[in-house]
Amino acid sequence: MVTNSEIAAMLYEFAELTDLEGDVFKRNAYRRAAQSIEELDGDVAEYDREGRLESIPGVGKAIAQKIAEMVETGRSAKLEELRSKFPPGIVELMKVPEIGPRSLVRLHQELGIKDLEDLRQAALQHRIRSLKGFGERSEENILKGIAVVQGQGGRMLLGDALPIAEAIAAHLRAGGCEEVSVAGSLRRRKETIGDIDLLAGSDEPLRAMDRFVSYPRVASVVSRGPTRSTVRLADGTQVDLRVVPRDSYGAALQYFTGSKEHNVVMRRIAIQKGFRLNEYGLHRRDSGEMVAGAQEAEIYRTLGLDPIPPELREGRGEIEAAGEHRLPSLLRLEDIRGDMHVHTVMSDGRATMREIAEAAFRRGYEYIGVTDHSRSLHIAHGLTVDDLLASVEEARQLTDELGFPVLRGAEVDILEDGSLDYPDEALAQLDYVIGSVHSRFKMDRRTMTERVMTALSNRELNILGHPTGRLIGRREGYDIDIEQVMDEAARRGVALEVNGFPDRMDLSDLNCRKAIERGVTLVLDTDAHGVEQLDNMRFAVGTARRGWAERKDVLNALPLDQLRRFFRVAGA
DNA sequence: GCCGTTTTCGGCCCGACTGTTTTCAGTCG
Repeated sequence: MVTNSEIAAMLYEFAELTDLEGDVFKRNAYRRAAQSIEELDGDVAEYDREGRLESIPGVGKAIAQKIAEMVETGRSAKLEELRSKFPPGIVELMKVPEIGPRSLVRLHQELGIKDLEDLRQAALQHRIRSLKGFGERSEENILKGIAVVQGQGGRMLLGDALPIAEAIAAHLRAGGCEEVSVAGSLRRRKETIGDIDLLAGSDEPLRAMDRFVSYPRVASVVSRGPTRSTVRLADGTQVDLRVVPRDSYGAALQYFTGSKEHNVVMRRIAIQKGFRLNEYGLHRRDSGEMVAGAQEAEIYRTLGLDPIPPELREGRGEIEAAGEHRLPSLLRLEDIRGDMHVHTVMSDGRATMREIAEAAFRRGYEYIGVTDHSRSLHIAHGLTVDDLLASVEEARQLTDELGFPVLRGAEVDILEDGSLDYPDEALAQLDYVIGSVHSRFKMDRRTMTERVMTALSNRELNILGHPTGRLIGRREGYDIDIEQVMDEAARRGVALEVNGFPDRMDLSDLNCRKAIERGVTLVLDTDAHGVEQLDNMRFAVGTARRGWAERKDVLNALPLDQLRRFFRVAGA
């Protein structure tokens, strides 16, 4: 069967190929349709069967026909025809920075370049400078671009990028910039980041730029102007700084936070209402008078919208919701009362139960849950039943001694047949149970779904840990019907985890939203293996916010007595 | 290719920076 993401991938390919053909509007249309399919609740095949394809935003007659063909045959004749116009290596060439569709087509047509190696040779042999509009610098930049693609290529994890961004922001503040903010996809808390965007409001832009390029880890300056500069750090990370006058700071923050899709809609609305929106402010179209600019929220309010939190700005219906005053009241980090998934030295963690409890107390949590691995996970020193039961007593004593509730749970392996890795009698001694899949990832979709559904039917199970098993950039999630799992979890009172470990982020933002719509309770965890990793809770919160989560959707935003009641009801 | 509180046809966001140009195209975000 063709999945939604496979269809979306084909539509994205349509977009890239039509871009090469020279039609940016068609490209945008394909991209928009692809994005809609990615975010769709339910199978595209279902929409096709029911003749509802054209009800999907961005899908009209032509794309609906192509989708129908993809659903039925798994392919698209038109796509294959487009592909045949370009060499297969064109895909990797499109990833080279500095080379866009126009240049690429010319390099292909005029120099016969068909892959990365051809391009490198052409640059080294100085054949590119013979083309009109290209020169010596173009060849240098192309060689640099090739190095970037081959060097790291991939995107950074939010968890790696945010600390770097915050360090540079601190460097700017220390140099006299008063207003500095992280912007771009980092501010939206996207799980992976292409580059780091920073914004400064300053009436001395040149001084801010000097300070920026003097940051010790800057390896090279890619471009530099009075309002925008780009640098590359020693590890290859690209960082952009935009500097605007302070009375434009809010408009610039709005603009520079994105997403591109969100901004396109914002500007369209501005036009409809007789304004022009750019990074310097919101202006009346007729008189040019600036009506908003210093504060980000003003921009939204002046356009008749409630201010939209950065995490929602993905062009996923947030602007319509803001116009109708039905934006969610998003969960905040302060709403989280405890972390439910933390490992101790008993399995593969680095901190003792006491150290974790004390750290949790210092953070202002009202309780903490410690969860070590179960006996089958030898590689992580899973606990025997005896060790587990002994630690239940340790948690009790610690609770009494500290006057701070330490809950004893476990992260129990969901075995191949869907059973849990401890007998029910042992599980019943715990405060709660997380079930996770840690083995046999390559099962087919039906078997894997059955396996997890069986685990959900165990009355001792309270939380499904990292429900899709993906590791960002390293491993796809296992093949599972996650929507069926969500429905069953909602029905059985099992919470689904939003694991904030930077390479997991599992559930993802889109899955959070789907889960909430299906009535699932989320639980936000760090999966910390050391006390410093308790800080990862902000990533789980960011992901849940991107999934439109409110406090009421989240288990560990509840006070302890209600949390315990959730566990009792689920097990009843 | 999509879409409609201006529109079923004619739009589709907007500005900074670079390189190769004597006025702008291409790329990026």
